[in-house]
Amino acid sequence: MVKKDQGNSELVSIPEPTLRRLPIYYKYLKMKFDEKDRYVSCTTIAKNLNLKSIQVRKDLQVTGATGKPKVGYHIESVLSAIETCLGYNNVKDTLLVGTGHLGLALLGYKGFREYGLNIVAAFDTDPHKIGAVYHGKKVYNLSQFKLLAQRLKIQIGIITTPAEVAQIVCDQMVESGIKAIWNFAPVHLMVPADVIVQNENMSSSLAVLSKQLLERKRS
Amino acid sequence: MVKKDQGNSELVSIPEPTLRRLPIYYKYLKMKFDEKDRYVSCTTIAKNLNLKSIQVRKDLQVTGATGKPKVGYHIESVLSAIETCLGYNNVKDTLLVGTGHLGLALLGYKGFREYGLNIVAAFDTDPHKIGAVYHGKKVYNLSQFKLLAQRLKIQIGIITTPAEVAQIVCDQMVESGIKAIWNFAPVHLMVPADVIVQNENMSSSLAVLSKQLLERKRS
DNA sequence: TAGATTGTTAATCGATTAACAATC
DNA sequence: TAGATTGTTAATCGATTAACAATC
Repeated sequence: MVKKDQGNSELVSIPEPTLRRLPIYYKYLKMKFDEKDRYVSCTTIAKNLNLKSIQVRKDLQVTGATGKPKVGYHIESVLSAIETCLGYNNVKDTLLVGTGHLGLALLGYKGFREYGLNIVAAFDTDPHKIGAVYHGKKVYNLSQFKLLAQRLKIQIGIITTPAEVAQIVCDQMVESGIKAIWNFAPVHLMVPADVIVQNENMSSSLAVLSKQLLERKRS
Repeated sequence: MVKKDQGNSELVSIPEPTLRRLPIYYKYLKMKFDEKDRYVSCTTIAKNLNLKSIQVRKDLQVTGATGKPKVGYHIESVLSAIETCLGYNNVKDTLLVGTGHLGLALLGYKGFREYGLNIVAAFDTDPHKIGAVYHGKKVYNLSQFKLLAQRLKIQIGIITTPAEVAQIVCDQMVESGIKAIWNFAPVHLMVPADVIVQNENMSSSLAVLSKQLLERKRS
C-alpha cells in the first residue's frame, strides 16, 4: 500500500482522442516487434503515424507504460500496457445480426481476435441464410437471439442489417439484456440510458475526407 | 458587395467535430421531412440525437442556416444548407479496389448517392472476379487502374483490400493521380504530403465501445 | 402580448502543444 | 561524459457550454 498509482491505469479515465489512438499505436508497435525491433522512440512513432512526438508520449503515459531516456520505449512492455488498458486480453463475446456483405465481412475478419472481440454467432431472418455457416460461425434465426444472448450472457451486439430494420433489431437486443451495441447501419438508434451505442458512421468520415480534399484544391 | 459573409459558408473552415455531426443532422432532418414535418427546433433535434441544444445551434450556424425564434429551423433550408456545405450536390467519382465482402458492401450501398459519392467501378486481382458485375459496377483488373483513373480524372480512391496489399494498392493510387484515399484496410498507409488519407478505423471505435462498457459496469 | 426559441458573446473545459528539467 | 529522449509542469488552443439579449 506504499506505492501510489501502481497498476491502476485502468481506473483512470482516458480521453477519447487518446483512446482512439491507442489501437493505432498497438498495431504499429506489433509491426515493429515483428520486424525484430525491441525499442522505439516516440519521435519515430510520431513520424511514422503523422503525429507529434509529445502527443505520442502523452498518450502512452495514460497506459502506464514508461520509457527510458535516450533509449525509448520497450515495445513489448508498451504492447502489454495497451492490452491491459484496452482489455485486449479478456475476451468479449458478441452476437451479430445481419449477414449481408458487411456482416460477412465482419464475421470473417480475423483481426478482432487480437482486440479480444469474439463473434460467437450470427443471426438473420432470411430462410436461405439461416443454418449456413460463414467463416466458422453459424447463422441462426433472429427469433433465437434472446435465448442465445441470455444463455451466453452476451453484453455486446453488432448490427449490420439494412437501415430499415436496425431499430427493431436494436430493441430486441436491448430486451435481451445487451448493454452495448456496435451499429453499422446508417441510422441513429434510440436506446435506454443504460445502453451504449457506438455508431460506425461512414458519412462522417466521408464528410471529413471530401472537405479536406476541397480545401487542398483551393490552395 | 454590401452584404458580408453572404454565401461564403463554404469558405469558413468547419471544426472537425462539427463536420462529423453534420451528416447526422442531415439524415435526421431528411427523416423528419419525410414524416411531413417542416420546422424543427434545436431542442428537439438535440433530444433525439443525444446532444445539447446549444451544440446543435452552433453546428447549424456554420452551415449558414438560420432559424426563426419560437418557430425553429425550416427543415428544407437546413437540408439544402448542409448539402451545399458538404458538397452533396456535386458528384464525386471514385474507384474502389478490393471486391471482398467489405468492398461489395460498399459497392452495393445506395446511400452514397445521397452524399454525392459515386463508385464508378471496382478493381481486383482475382481472375474469378475480374469481369464480374456487382450492383451494376464492373470489376476490372487492377492493372487497368491507372488508365481508368487518369482517363476519368478520378480524385478519390477507396481501399477495401486485405491489409497485406493495401500499401501497394495505395502506392498505385498515388501514382495514378489520386488525391484522397478512403482506407478500410486495417493498416496505416504512407502517402506523400499532398495526398489525404481517411482511415475507417474499426479498432478505434471498438476501443471506445468496450471502455465505455467497462466504465458502466463499474458503477 | 407573452414566451419559446434563436443568435451571439463570454466563460469553461479539456486536449494539444511548448518548454525544460531529469536521466539513462 | 555528452546528448538524446523521457517525464512533467505550464501555456495555448479550440470546442463545448452558459448566459442572456434579440425576435418572431
